Amino acid sequence: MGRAPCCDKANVKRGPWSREEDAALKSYIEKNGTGGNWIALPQKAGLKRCGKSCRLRWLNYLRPDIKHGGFTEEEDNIICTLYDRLGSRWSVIASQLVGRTDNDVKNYWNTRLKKKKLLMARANSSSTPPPVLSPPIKTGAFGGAEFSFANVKPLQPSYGLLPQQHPQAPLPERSFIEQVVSPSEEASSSSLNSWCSYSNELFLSALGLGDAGALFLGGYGFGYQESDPIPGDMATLHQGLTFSS
DNA sequence: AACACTTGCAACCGCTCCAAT
DNA sequence: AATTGGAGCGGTTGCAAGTGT
Repeated sequence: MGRAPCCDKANVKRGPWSREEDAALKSYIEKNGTGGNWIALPQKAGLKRCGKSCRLRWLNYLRPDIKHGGFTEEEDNIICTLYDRLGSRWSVIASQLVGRTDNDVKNYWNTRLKKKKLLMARANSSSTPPPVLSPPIKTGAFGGAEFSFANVKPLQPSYGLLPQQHPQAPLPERSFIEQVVSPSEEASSSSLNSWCSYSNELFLSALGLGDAGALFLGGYGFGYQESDPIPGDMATLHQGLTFSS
């Protein structure tokens, strides 16, 4: 069964936004907020635009805290690292960069970083085997995705993202993990949804990117060196977290 | 100067998720 | 429990600007 379009395409303006439209949308939202309803917003703001289009324009361009262009070397590193870990979860990656949008990060990756990474890989290939250009995790909020923590490596601390790790942090109880994904249901869509309901925060945390990560992985996600072996018990932990489509 | 090609980015499309009914 | 519709996301496209010939 098809879905109704989000707006009457015949009667809405499309294509590039004019300055007037930008000003109208910005002033309306700054004065009234979005009201949690993008669909009704264009009419209220006096715009002949689809609500979806307004949302995109605001989130990716008009918001006052947005940075445009000028990615730093550190941001490059963060994006590359997170892409290796997460695949094309642009919104999650962007959430780790102040003032960057998912669209911005995605464009930057596709137009520049991907090439940069390929060139670096080629330059290194004379001495070492070429690294695989990211093993992209299939996208779609893990619906139908294959994901295994066994493939997740801890971040290098040098990227400045990570809080201090307690070196002797204990592993969490397995039962805690099973509250998230029980072995009996790890492949079911409901468990995927359960996992997803923990949202990006827990996902990142589990990768060592937040305070909850210390709780979730007992701190093993923090302060790791790439050369450090993964503790034996982590393999057990990984098994409890593997799910597939 | 004129044209062809490439690049970067804004915007759109189509899908999934999820809350409300 | 099933349906509906809005929000959010990643993939893709279109086009203006830049660069090369």
